[in-house]
Amino acid sequence: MTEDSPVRDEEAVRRFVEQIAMQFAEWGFPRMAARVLFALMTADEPGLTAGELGERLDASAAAISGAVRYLGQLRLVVREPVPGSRRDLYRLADNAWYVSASAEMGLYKSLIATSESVLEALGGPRSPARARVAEMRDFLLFLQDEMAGLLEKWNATRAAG
Amino acid sequence: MTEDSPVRDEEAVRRFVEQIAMQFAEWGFPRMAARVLFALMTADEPGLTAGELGERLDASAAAISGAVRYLGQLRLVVREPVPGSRRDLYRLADNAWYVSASAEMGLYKSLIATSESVLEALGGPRSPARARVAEMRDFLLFLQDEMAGLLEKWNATRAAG
DNA sequence: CACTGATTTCACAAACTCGTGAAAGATGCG
DNA sequence: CGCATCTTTCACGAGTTTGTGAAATCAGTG
Repeated sequence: MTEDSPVRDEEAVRRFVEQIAMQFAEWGFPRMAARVLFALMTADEPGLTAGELGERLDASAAAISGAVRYLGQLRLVVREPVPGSRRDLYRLADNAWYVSASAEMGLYKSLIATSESVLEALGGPRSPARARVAEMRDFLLFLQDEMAGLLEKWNATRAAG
Repeated sequence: MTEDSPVRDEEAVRRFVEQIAMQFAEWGFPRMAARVLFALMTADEPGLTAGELGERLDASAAAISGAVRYLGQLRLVVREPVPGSRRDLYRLADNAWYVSASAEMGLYKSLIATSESVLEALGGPRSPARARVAEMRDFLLFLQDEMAGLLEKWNATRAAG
């Protein structure tokens, strides 16, 4: 029987960070950025300094620098200067999941635009090729709409619960 | 004013294939697989042989072989032997978008499982780290559920329209 | 206004991905 | 059965990506 211990198992947490970061990486997310993301997520502190991140992940300062810059552009991590200290604190955006899901929707937009632009070149409206591309566009439009609604719903649930 | 010509603009179609394949590639999809996918989508023929794909994309037989194998594993493309010919025909799965979206949901499952497995190791239920990871898991569970509903809805709309 | 310590930038090296050509492996046809 | 043709496998090379160390930059502090 597994006990619900009140103490952290640091070793297990470290394994988790590496494991889930790899899963993100397989999906195209930069590896080091993923490791930083989950180091922040599993930290009990509200934020970590670049130095702390480097130490916990055993990575160079340069790698950390690149990763937090990347995460900052995605608005997943915010940088917070600490008054009276040279070190900045990096913390997860509180609505990180909402943000990252929203970002994905920008991708839909550009795929839709590209698809739209080729329809004319695909011959008569009844050509199989044109029908296929039009269906893809329709699917993306559908997803774009519905996902927006979903994210609203999630936000509402969060706020309530 | 752009005319709605009944003839294909092959050059424009070729540019489209390359452009949208690159957009997919940026997002982590193998480049050649994306090119094959869109070559099939924009073909007026119901399917193409490996040879035709190689010719249209100016790629080696080996590259085509790898790409269709990849697309086959994702169930995006089906291979169809042509009776009385050595050539097989590759055609897009008719429900390709449904399929690829469903595949993405497998990813959610494994992320959920990984997150679930670390909760115990994150100390007391009230620790900030544990709360963050639990929220991520909840978000993924939410998405998984809702997306399933969305895909049903899409299928229904398709069948009807 | 130097000094100290943190962070960023830069050039390079290791690892990985991707597509090619060549060789080996299938498969229909005579 | 063996030829002709198409497809897959394999080893290599080009091109990227990714993280490191070192140097440069930046910001508090005495």
